[in-house]
Amino acid sequence: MLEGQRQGDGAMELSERTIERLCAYRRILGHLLKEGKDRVFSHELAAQQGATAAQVRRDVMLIGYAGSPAKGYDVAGLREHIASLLHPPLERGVVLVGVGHLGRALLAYFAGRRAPLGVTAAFDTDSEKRGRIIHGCRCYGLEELEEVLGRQWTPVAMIAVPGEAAQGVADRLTACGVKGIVNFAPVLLHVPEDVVCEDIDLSVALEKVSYLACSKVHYGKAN
Amino acid sequence: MLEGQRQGDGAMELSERTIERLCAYRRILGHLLKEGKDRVFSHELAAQQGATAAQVRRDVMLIGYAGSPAKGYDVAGLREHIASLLHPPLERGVVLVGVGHLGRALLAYFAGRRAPLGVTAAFDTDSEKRGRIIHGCRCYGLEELEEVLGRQWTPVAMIAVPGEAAQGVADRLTACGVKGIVNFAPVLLHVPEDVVCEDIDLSVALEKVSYLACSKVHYGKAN
DNA sequence: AGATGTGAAATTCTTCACAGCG
DNA sequence: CGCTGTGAAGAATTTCACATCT
Repeated sequence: MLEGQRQGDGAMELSERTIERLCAYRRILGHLLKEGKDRVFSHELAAQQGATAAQVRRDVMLIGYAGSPAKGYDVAGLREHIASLLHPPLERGVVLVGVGHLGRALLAYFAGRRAPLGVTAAFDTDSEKRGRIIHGCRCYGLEELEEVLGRQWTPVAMIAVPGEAAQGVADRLTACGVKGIVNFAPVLLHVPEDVVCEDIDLSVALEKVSYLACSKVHYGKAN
Repeated sequence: MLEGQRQGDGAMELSERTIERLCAYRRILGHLLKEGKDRVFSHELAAQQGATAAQVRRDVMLIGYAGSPAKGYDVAGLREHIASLLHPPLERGVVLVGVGHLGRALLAYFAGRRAPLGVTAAFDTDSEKRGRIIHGCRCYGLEELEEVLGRQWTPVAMIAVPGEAAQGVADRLTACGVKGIVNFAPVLLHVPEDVVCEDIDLSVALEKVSYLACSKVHYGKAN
């Protein structure tokens, strides 16, 4: 079979799990490229990602890419294929609401990232932060949210405000046309049907690990 | 049927998904308690957590707690039941490795938490941080890791160091007897069978939401 | 009537296993 | 041969549906 793209990509539905793995594959493929590796086998990718070889092959199959049985996958080609799938051309960046400790850490984390993951504006109620540039990102007062997003719309936002304020912020963001939210506040956000919301709950993550670590029985997960 | 604890709890295996939901229920029940609510129905908990009523009932059933058809669940009782399950008495706290932007945000986030989630010590290669107290947590040089953990063992650690350093840190932590790791570095950690590792990958989370937000077809998730 | 507790169905996700290619 | 591509089996998780209780 011909290596590279296959037909059939375009209108299939990838599960969230699959998308997460694809993001990880893409990053790993980037590392491999830097190391000068130009071919990779499914079991190698699997080892670096914490999945099985069969899982990797299925994921790759789902997005319509093909490797060669003899040489595995083309690193650059697969990376590019995944990238073009994950980053449709319409993306313009991300805004952040809440420039407390966590918000600043997020700004630092994503500072200097390329287009789709770059933070283009940050907002906070603390008027002292207005006008400052933190980790390369311009800060605005929260009251400027609608104006700035009207001028420079972005499809995705991160919320790093206290729990009590999060729903209000989410409402204003979705009213501005934001379609995806990464929520770090420890509350469930109610958003319109057509908006995606991913909750990252640090307390829950820590408590879960704490429980699993202390419970004698845990079925080995990674490695 | 009698309300409250039922027999059969103790030696069943809860799925990770279930544990995450239980953590969330516990926090929500805490909020409800503060609001003076002393009874709650499964569909109310479900609405606040983003699950279905059936899911809530099954989770509660799995941990061996019982409500009453007429009045729902006892808020305080259920909260206490979940808490005693999630926090076995042997837990002693958490250590943090990596006191960069993200590490400091984590210290701030968990500052003032009760026993099992409190950060008892932080470590960093930057010798300038040694001896300082950041958000109430004492910082040590990374070379002191073994000594401090030997003196004051903790079962759980968070890793917030650059990707290149993460595996080395994980090795040292597991050698010290750490059994659970929350990893914020964007690499898969190889840990022994009996160690749990939860990866929180901010890039992946953001990319995923970005993709889902921009793809026209997304099956409604939350709400 | 409306809620819980729970077996059973349905759905989703992962692994197996093997044909086929280089 | 070992590896990919993939149908089919298997596991895990969620939802349905209804008996039961108050």
